Amino acid sequence: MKYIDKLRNSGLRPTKQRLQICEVLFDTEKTFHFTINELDQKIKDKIDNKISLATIYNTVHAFEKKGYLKQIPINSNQTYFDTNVTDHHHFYDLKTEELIDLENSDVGPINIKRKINGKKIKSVEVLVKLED
Amino acid sequence: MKYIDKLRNSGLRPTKQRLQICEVLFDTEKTFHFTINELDQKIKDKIDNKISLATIYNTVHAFEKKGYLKQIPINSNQTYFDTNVTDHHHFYDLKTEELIDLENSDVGPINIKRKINGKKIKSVEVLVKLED
DNA sequence: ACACTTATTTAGAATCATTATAAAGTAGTT
DNA sequence: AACTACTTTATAATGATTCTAAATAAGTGT
Repeated sequence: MKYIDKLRNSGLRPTKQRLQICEVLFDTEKTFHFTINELDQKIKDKIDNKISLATIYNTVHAFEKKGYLKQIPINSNQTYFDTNVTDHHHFYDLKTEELIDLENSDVGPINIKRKINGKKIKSVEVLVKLED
Repeated sequence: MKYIDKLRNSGLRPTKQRLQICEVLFDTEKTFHFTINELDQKIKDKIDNKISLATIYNTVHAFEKKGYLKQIPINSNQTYFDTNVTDHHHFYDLKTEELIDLENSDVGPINIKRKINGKKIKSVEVLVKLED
């Protein structure tokens, strides 16, 4: 199966539920953003059986930890995830609450001049808020 | 009184509680980051009477709407606010969960090349995640 | 295939930040 | 002082996320 390695790599046994979650997350042409509730809905739409929220949370968090998913830093009551794990940034439309990907090439190079002793930079993320 | 204008400007009547909140927020040399719970604690430390959480939320949100406070876009279970409302960015130490201000001069100019029709950029915020 | 150990799924409960409610109090106005 | 509109407050409601413990499934050795 296609996603067994991804699961094992994340420390998870490949179960029916997890493979179904993988299909919804990774079996798509384009990457996308989602909240847990949206993912739950997508899963319900795609397959007939429902998967419990606890399992969805568990699986998504394992993938996030392993870098197969990214959290998008944004203040919202729900956590947003991104299946696009390449370096990239976001527009956030304050009115519609919509998140839009910025390609890395849409943003000029970012130069962080300050260093913190003993720490290294893991990621640099830009959030561009849009208004009308 | 020092903060009456700020309050009126935010559409709030100057009450004892709100003036006390202002003192904790704005009567400091340095700007700082806080969650609502941390602010509640600071207020308890500084004054003897306690202010109800509802009032704190209400006041902080009015200030945020008016631009006297900023929300920091970060994924956390609690919302982080910043009394530094100038354009600036943040380091976030993943291990200690500490937020550190980056001066605007610490980050080179950021060039957003893409435009969205009918929308304008309200803010550009960079979050630099740090690891060991 | 069977028995055994360990991980997983699940529904439901628990937690915790935030928001809503509605009664009692306060500010601003006349 | 009287009146109206806004505030404060304790408490309840909400809603996302995490926890729990019992039932189920996966992996392993025989």
